[in-house]
Amino acid sequence: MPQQARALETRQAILEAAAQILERDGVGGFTTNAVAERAGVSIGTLYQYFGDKSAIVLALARQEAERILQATLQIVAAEESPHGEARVRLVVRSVIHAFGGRYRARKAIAQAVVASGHGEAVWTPIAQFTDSLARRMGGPTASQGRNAERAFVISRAVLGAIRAAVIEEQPFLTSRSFEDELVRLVTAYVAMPR
Amino acid sequence: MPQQARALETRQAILEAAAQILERDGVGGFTTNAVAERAGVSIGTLYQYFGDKSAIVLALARQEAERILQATLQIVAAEESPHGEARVRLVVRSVIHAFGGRYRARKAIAQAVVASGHGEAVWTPIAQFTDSLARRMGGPTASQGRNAERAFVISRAVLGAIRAAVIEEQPFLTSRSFEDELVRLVTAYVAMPR
Amino acid sequence: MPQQARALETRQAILEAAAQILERDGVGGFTTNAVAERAGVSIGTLYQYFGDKSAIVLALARQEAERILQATLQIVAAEESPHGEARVRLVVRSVIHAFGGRYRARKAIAQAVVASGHGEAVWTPIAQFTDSLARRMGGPTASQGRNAERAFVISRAVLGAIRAAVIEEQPFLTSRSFEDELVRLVTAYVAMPR
Amino acid sequence: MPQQARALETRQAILEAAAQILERDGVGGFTTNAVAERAGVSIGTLYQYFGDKSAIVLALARQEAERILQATLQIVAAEESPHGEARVRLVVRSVIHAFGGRYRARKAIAQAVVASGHGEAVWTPIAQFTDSLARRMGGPTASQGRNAERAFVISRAVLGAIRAAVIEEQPFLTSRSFEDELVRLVTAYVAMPR
DNA sequence: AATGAATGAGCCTTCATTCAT
DNA sequence: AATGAATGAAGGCTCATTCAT
Repeated sequence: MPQQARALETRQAILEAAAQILERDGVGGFTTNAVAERAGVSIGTLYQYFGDKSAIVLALARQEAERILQATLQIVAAEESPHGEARVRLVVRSVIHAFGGRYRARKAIAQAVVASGHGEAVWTPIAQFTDSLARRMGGPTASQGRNAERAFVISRAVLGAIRAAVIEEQPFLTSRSFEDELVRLVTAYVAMPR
Repeated sequence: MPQQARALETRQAILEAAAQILERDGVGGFTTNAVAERAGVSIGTLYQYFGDKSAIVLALARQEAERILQATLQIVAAEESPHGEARVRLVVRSVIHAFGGRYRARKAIAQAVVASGHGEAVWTPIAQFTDSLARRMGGPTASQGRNAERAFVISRAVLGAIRAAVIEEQPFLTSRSFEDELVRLVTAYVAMPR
Repeated sequence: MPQQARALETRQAILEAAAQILERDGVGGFTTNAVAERAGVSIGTLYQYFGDKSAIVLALARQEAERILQATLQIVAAEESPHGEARVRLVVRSVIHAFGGRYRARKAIAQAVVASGHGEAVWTPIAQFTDSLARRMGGPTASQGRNAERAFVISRAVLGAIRAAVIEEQPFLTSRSFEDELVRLVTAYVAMPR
Repeated sequence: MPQQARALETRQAILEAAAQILERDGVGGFTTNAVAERAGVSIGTLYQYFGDKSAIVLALARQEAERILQATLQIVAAEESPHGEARVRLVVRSVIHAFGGRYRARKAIAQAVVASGHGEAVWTPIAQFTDSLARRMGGPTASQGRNAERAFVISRAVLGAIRAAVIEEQPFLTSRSFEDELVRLVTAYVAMPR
């Protein structure tokens, strides 16, 4: 048991080190040796926990995705969660803040996970969630045959805008007005007839 | 003059080779030697035309951006270009098709250009254009103080959705329904009061 | 006593695991960790029984040599053992079959024992035995001063042919005709005058 | 042309370095870096000439095999080459001397080539040659159906004895008496009826 | 006695870049 | 202008071995 705890700690230390390096040095500086050194473990230990380099990236990506998912799920699931526009606002805010800090790391993780060919494994749960979310918000057209496209468009549109703000380091990322506009985007789209 | 033409040809051959390799083998197979070989020039010659590897990527990215820009500009500028929803549709379609073919290459270029740290140089002109475009479509709220955010949100939302469809290799990328939904996204957002 | 028995069992389990891995995966897959795992003991325990990797190989080689030796000795020593050609045949057959099965392991052991520099320790007893054996079969020339060379030549010739058949994985290794020819080789050589 | 000559020189320097290291340090010291250093080229250059480590071993083995083959062929093919026992003696002597010097390297090459899985490619030409040789010496039984086994046995027997003498570093390796006995082995076997 | 997490030297290999021809 | 052999820093990864528990 305490052994298992120690092992999880080491694993987490490696992931944390990986995130820090990605944040500080980008994909270029992300080498297994650098990660091991920063994590304070030997390269051998690192490979005891992760089969190869891409496994680290994958784990990191899954963890990040999970965090954002959980944060959002909590809001959505909460009994006292509001409805309509207020609810949309909560979700949007949650996603924006889930991206708070470590922009470069997130960018790098996204890049690296795609480069390592494991992209799908990470997108899938996100896609599933956003799809179900979008479907639940479904306005008058929810019953049509185009649900897949609609869910895709609205979820990726919001994520895309936030992503771009992160990458372009827009100063308004955490501003009220940016949040407002994203909420408007969602509500306008969902409300639009036909 | 003929010398200059020959030089431009070589340069273009290198860029074309780079794009092909990116398309075929992804970032992993994108090495200077591979590019030189496919371009039918020696590695030495390649370095005569491009100072280093990232210069190739940058040139490629600029070229791609330019193509998309020009394609869209043509539509927007055309005298007989329609207005309202029809015009939005034309632009959306143009952007989607600008991404048509060589998805992997584009994905890879996007990745590589970010990795090589020259991302800004490429995004900036695109951003400027989309921003101005979005501003020009401005609906009832165009006169408010939030123009920057609004233009940003709608342009990145559309690009983000298309980008995601490309990266996730969604089968509906070139479908009519996807186009429809993007048009709806734009018109709904622009039309929404307040 | 029961402790000692347990220890011997563990030791044997490790050697057996080593042989199995050598047989299955060759020298390439022969790592201390793999041996420990297959033996069902921890790597630490393995090092309790064998000082280092080469000690395992050496022990394995000695064991194999001993087996072949014993098998042959039994035949030679047997009261009712035949004489002349029939006896040669028995010995040849015994040696061939001692090599029966686990060819890869044997090949690998031979390789590994040489690589680990302990080759001599294993060859010596075999050489001594074969020499004495060959000397005892000595034909008309046994009384000359060349006994060492003669014993060497005939024993190594037979072993060399069998070894080659094992290494080259000749299909006739266990065939009657191969046995016949080896017997002929020995009897012809021993019988030759001068 | 001079370029090609230079390239061949470099290639040869690498092979020579590889042989020297194998001779001096055995398989254990045989690393690509060590070979490159001793050859006086960079590791990159080494990889320009040999795809990977095993390619060096394979080339080395082929070269060695070729040398022994050629040396023996010359004797066999020579117009004035003697016949019968005298010819056998010439061949035996040639093989013994072909093994002269660099025993460890030869041993190591043999080991390494087997370990790298390219054994067959090297044995095949040797086997073909020895087989044809043996067949040509064929005595009264040459017309029987057992030619394959017979050729195999006599060629491997001789090679095996020499190999053992090399490996065991027997002092009589280059002695007249050892040669005599090998000749006797061949002639006795070939002459034996049935 | 047994465990197995941790270590780290060192291996093989890649690839951007240079420079003599 | 073009060539391409040569360079070598650096990366991913393995595995024999140790030692605290």
